[in-house]
Amino acid sequence: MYNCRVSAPKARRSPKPQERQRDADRTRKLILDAATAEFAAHGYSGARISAIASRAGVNQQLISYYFDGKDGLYQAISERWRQRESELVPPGTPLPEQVRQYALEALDNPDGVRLLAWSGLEYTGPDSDLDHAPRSQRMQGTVDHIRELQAAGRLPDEVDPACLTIMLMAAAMATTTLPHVIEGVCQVDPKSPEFVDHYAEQLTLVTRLLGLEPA
Amino acid sequence: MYNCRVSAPKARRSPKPQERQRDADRTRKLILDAATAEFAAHGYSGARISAIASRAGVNQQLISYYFDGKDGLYQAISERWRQRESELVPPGTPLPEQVRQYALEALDNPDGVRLLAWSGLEYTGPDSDLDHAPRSQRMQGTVDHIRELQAAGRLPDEVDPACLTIMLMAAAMATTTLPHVIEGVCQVDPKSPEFVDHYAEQLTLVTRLLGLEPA
DNA sequence: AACTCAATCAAACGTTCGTTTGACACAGTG
DNA sequence: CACTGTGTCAAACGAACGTTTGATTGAGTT
Repeated sequence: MYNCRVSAPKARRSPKPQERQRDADRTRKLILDAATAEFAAHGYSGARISAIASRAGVNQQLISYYFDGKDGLYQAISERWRQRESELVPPGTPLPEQVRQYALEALDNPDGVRLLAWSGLEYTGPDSDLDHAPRSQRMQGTVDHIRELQAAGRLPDEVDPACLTIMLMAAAMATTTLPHVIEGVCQVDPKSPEFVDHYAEQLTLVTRLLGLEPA
Repeated sequence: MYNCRVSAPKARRSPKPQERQRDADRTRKLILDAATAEFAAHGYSGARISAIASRAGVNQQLISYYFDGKDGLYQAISERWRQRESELVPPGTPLPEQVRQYALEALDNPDGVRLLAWSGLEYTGPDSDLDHAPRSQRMQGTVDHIRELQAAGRLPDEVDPACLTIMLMAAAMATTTLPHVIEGVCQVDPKSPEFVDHYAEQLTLVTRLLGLEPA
């Protein structure tokens, strides 16, 4: 899909990589980071590869050189993000805390949350060649967790654990997805650490209210 | 902002407007409808005015003629949508039902929900000249409603009614904002009437679980 | 019928955007 | 040192996009 040459580490005595004028891996990473920021900020259509090159401080052409164009670059950052995503929530965390952490991602990793949100709106159907399986599998853990709490009688049987998981996730992303609504209703800066923290706190509170914590 | 000439109705004996070859109001409406669909589908950056003209079946130039370009058109449909939005939920509806209706908007008015979602991600700050006041005011009604239930002891005092309102709204929009996640977790078509209905039902259930209904 | 203005369209235009080309320079290799 | 391949860049290119221009036609007015 994109240029995935791995630049075989031939250098016998590498002269402190940070001093090298030319370093494919470093350049690739600069581009990936810049692209993540740009795509997160403006979505796919709104992102400009000239802006990405600027942010990365490299020549615009290198994007085609390393990633085979805008589309390849987008898929590259998507893949990279999907890998990092897996390392987020340590399994076994109580659900209220889990949800809290997710809401706080708006502070720690705003780009990741925004990318997820953009991709939802840009999503056209399951025929996409993107691999959503890792995330699905990870979320399945949460669903199972809820099912256990349900089996333990802490939640009515009528509740669909999968739907509840979706609701919690959507609610946790609200500071990212609905800043304009928050601005209007709460009269605060939806991005401010104070509010995000407050909101995350409220979300855990509501989660507990639903009985979603270990007895 | 955009060309808002109102085409004074001079016609003394109007010859059945639907037969007229040239009708400014009809054309304007065709464009607005097409633009709503296009912007809802692809967001601002992704929308193409050529596509809008195609959908509307009119010459591309008429968009500049009537709305002073892409930006003017976008603001025009935003304003129109904001007006229609106010007529949605009849005041005094019990909260669980209110939330249910909102979730079902994904079926009745998918474009409106998507426009709201896009604008959230495209939102850059309160300096925007868009007028979000009507929605804020309407939602304030919901916040007050929750506050009353809280005063009646149906909800712990620690809960922030405004945050809870945001959570419910975000959750209600999930079938629109997180279709890819739903696809992966629930293994269903997130847009199918069956699922949207099921999800809306679940959302009312959870809302009731929180005690958010009249005693 | 002549006149006028609004509505519509086709074509051209200038920009922006992403990609391609071609040249150049650095760093290993023999 | 000459050679080679990779990394980098500047410039050009072509397509796509939004807008403007100028002409044409329908409809109401005198």
